[in-house]
Amino acid sequence: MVTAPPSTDVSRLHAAAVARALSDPKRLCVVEKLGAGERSVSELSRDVGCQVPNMSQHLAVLRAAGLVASRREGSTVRYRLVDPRVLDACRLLQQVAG
Amino acid sequence: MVTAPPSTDVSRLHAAAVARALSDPKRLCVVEKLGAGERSVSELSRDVGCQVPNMSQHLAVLRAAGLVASRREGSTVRYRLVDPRVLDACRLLQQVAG
DNA sequence: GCGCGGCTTGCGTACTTGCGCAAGTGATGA
DNA sequence: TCATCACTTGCGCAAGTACGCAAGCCGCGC
Repeated sequence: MVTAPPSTDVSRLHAAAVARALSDPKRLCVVEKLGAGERSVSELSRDVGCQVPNMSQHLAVLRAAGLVASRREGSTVRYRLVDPRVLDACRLLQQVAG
Repeated sequence: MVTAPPSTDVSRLHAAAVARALSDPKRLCVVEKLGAGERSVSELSRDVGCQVPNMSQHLAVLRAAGLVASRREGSTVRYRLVDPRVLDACRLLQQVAG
């Protein structure tokens, strides 16, 4: 298997960083939207209901955690999920929270 | 099915709270330890390597998120996971972080 | 009752975060 | 070239967080 359960200090550190990135409702919403396909910053800020600079910061957080990646397309920048398992993580979080 | 993908605002709020609770390496470590069975506060603080009051606070955070529950046993207090899926969430976070 | 070990709580401090707003960068079209 | 749109970055502030330390609470044994 790819992932034995060693749980070293560093792996916990990274996992905590990922959890941190997912610990905001707006970012959770962004991840869900991106689960349906690429979106631009302005689309996401409209869907989530925040200003563009704010969304840009949230996306920067998600990117720093390695959860999303960006791609320039003409004058717009389109974001996507790096790993579809992030969506699973979101759903699992909601189940546990339920 | 148990898990439709509605993702209302409140469910995202709760999920974010859970993610928030898991967004600390020490708390992640605690969850893993508790995955192996009940532990007392002093055991956990020793394993994780922090002072008892600090561990107590981390446990309070996890309890506020509904992830752990406590039980008095004589003079000690033993904590346990409320839902084993929390462990799955931890593992998934580590995989995504990998 | 009394002290003691096990936990919790309160308090102060240093640090991080989310947000709005203004300014900067970069590509597009006139 | 210049104006414009899309996005990013810098800045300041209010709010939240982790930690250590000291004090309080609570069962248990003496």
